[in-house]
Amino acid sequence: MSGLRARQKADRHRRIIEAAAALFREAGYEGAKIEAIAAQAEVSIGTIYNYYENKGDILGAIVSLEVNEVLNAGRGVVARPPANVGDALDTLIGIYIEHSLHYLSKEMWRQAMAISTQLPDSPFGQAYTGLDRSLTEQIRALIARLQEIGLVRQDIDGAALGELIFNNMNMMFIEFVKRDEARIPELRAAIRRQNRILVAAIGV
Amino acid sequence: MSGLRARQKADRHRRIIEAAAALFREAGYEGAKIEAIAAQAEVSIGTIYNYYENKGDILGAIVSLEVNEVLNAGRGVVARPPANVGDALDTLIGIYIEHSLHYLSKEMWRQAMAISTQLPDSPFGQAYTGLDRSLTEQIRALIARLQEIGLVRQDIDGAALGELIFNNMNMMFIEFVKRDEARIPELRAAIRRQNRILVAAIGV
DNA sequence: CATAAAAACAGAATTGACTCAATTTTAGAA
DNA sequence: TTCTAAAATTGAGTCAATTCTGTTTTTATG
Repeated sequence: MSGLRARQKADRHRRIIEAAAALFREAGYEGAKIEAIAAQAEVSIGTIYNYYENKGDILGAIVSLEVNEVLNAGRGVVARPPANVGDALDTLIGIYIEHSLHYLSKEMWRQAMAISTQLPDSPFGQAYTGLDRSLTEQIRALIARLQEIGLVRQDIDGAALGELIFNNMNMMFIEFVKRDEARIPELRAAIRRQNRILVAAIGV
Repeated sequence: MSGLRARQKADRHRRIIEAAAALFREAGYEGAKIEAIAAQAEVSIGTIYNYYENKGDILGAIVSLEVNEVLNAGRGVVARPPANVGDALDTLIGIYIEHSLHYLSKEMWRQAMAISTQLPDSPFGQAYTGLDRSLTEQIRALIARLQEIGLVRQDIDGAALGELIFNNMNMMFIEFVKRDEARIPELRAAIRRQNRILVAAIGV
């Protein structure tokens, strides 16, 4: 039987994540002390470290939830893209960006990104790299779809193009979360402007 | 007279940076304890914090030196670029990448990048953003130069293109420093492949 | 040259993430 | 049901960055 132990384990995981998410939002990442998370989750400090390697991994678990939602939302666009290269890209990127601040504050994003470059081999570091790869892959899939439909030239290097678009968007997003006063509409407009060069180059 | 105090100050700055650079290289960023840096620089812990807000700012000062060298090296390429768009970009980017690991290890880069996103308002965070901006600006300048020479179409949005190229390169560099086993030739080849799409689109 | 204000210094104390040895709980065999 | 090994939990202790407060040095003024 998988019974009791597994159930308790899942329950503790959930309690830790919920406590951490609440405290991260209230007090910020640095402000949320492990001791407080432990108290709110009704486990000991040691138990937290039994479940997560370090504080960053707790945030990592939360970020992964959010990015997976974003990936899911993106699937719809890839399946039925707008009938225009520029709009198709803008729609997909729009979904990424608009969803991104649903559960995570800019401060949480900053921390998550920082941790993923600081400790690329930690569980979260690896997960984050995987998430980036999935997003790149989805953009690539969209381009492939547009090539099928005949909106993008067949001789375009889809892999390289997908990376280019993702990398640019991601870097823009990083700069966006670094400035608290930056706003989503301006971010999207800037990315559209950059992508316009590509759109002009790859359309049939 | 500004004399003694200013001289001592400059001297202490230099000693701290030299001690830190040596220890970062020997022991890595985390491994270099502030206490050890203080001892080697022959100042007290308190003095270090009088000169730098936190450990990250010390690394930041070292990174800034390196990036400024890179910017200097880049000026030559902008002034006299290779007579071919692809080569011109590749040469400039090559300078950036090849210089980048001169004084700084990948681990130091990871830390520096992490700190700059984690604390974008700290002195180093702001400096780093400024350095990124300068690099973007230099790429933009190269494109403007290529437009003058007539190698790049006049109707290309040089600002957007410069950002696109820099953001992609920067993101590729981030991924590069995250993997210790990644090698420079492969990095450069991947970026060339991505830029090929752009080169095809902007050439006269 | 004496001296008061300002600047810089020193290092002990604080803080908070993380470790680890001891204890408790669970699974399942007898 | 009872017992034992494995798994999980606990929280006091460690370690290193950062802060804080009293002391020393420098500067500028009379």
